[in-house]
Amino acid sequence: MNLQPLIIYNSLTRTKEPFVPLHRGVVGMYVCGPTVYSHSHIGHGKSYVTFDIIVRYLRFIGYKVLYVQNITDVGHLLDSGEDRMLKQSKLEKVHPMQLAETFTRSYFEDMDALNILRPDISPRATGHIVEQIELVKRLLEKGCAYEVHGSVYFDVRSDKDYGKLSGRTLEDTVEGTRVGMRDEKRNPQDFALWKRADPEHVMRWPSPWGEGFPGWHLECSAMSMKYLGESFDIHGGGLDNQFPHHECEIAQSECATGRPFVRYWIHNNLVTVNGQKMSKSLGNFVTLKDAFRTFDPLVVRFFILQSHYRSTLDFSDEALRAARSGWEKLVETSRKVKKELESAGQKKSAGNALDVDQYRRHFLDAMNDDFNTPQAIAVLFDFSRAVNQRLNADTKPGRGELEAIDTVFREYADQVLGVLPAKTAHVESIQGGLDAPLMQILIDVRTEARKQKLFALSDLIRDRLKALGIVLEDKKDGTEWKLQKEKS
RNA sequence: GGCGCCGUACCCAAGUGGUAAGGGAGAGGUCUGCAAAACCUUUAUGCGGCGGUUCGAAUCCGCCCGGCGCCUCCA
Repeated sequence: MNLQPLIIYNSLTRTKEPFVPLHRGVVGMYVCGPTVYSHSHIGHGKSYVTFDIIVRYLRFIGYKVLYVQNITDVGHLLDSGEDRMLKQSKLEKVHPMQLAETFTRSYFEDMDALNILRPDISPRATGHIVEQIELVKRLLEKGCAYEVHGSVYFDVRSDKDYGKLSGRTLEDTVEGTRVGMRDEKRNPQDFALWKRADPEHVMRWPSPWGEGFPGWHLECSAMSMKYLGESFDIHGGGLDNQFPHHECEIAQSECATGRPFVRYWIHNNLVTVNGQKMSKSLGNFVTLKDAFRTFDPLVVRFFILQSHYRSTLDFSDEALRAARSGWEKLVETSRKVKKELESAGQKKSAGNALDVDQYRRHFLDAMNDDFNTPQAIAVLFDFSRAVNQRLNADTKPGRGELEAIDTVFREYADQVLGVLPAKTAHVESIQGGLDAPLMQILIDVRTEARKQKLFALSDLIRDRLKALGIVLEDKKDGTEWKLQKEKS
């Protein structure tokens, strides 16, 4: 197949670029993980689904990917000067580490539900204080940082490239800088690498500058470089982290090493609710656990992938319902293919076999164009329709063709997009046990009733089963049953 | 104020120079005892508005209108 090469939109250059990793065949990738002080929301879902797709796709096309995603369990300072982890732990009257543990588990629970592959390494910020202190020492040695009263600040004037990611100059940022702590800094844009701890500060560590805790941006630099090297291929995160977080990461990393930090910066756009940004501070966020009460997590995943990762995604029940209907259509087609395959024997195809390669090419071209999942899904819908046409035809596809079709679903819908896992409850009917034979008895009785035109009786059976969540469908060659997907 | 993004059918949403993908919803049809599922047909001479460049623009440029984000913790 002649395919387009993979191109990725690089936030650093603001253009789409061919993807060429630092080392042939190997990709190092770091993504900013969650701060674990509350349950994850839809926005986290969008972000981590996005990078899951990127990892899955890179692996699918043959790269060996090392995927690192941090867990931030040291709070960052709020406007009030409080630490968000500490604030929440006081509120809930638990130790900050207990809070971190609770919500780290909650996070992974939600990510697992979304069928997001676990990162290869999930480093905790509190587990890398030593590395962070080392990095601060390095920056002090290089003259990019200075210490004041037990706190260490990064000197942005020492970095002539500061602002290259977000496209702003030092002058641009002056006005927006908040006033607190300004007195200690040489320049208002300087940012903290290490903060001295006030007496009541619970999370604190000894350092060459006294007891304190790491600054806002330090952990990502320290941990990404520890596991991926001083230069690596991809760094991802939400658009809201582009400035100042990623800008500062670049500054402190490149000043410390004198080498380019990251080759490709990838930023996902944000989720809106009724057109407004969803964020913790606005309090309008929908947690994933809430969403999962109404919608299958895979539907949420599918919904996210139906818009491009660099577009905003507006969350609404109506949009989710629409996504669910579409998703069920794909599930249904894939299920039918599996079923045909079971009874296909070694039959040869009759009629014109489906040109599967044509769909493969279109799907891969879409993915190669900056991971265009909406386009890729559109290809799956086209494919699905073509498959159904084949299955409905008088001349049936044989084993080989069915396997080729099934492979497309398995590789693209399951392996790459992760929206149709082979073992989804909705895909498989209940296996084993008494269910299948009992269902067969009911279906046989109903078939007999229909033969005798006892439609009231046959409809009663169908209605009562429907109430139990079992759907009957009368086909040409007999009645099929399946479990109903969730309602509403 | 500085930096940036977006505006495509009833809803969601691709498409960045070659004549409007896909999903949902609606309408009609095939099949069916009726349903369901599936399939077929159908729903934007037009992509916020006005100019401009071009043989040709949703796509490039300018202006205007409307919405949003970042500049402060946030995926």
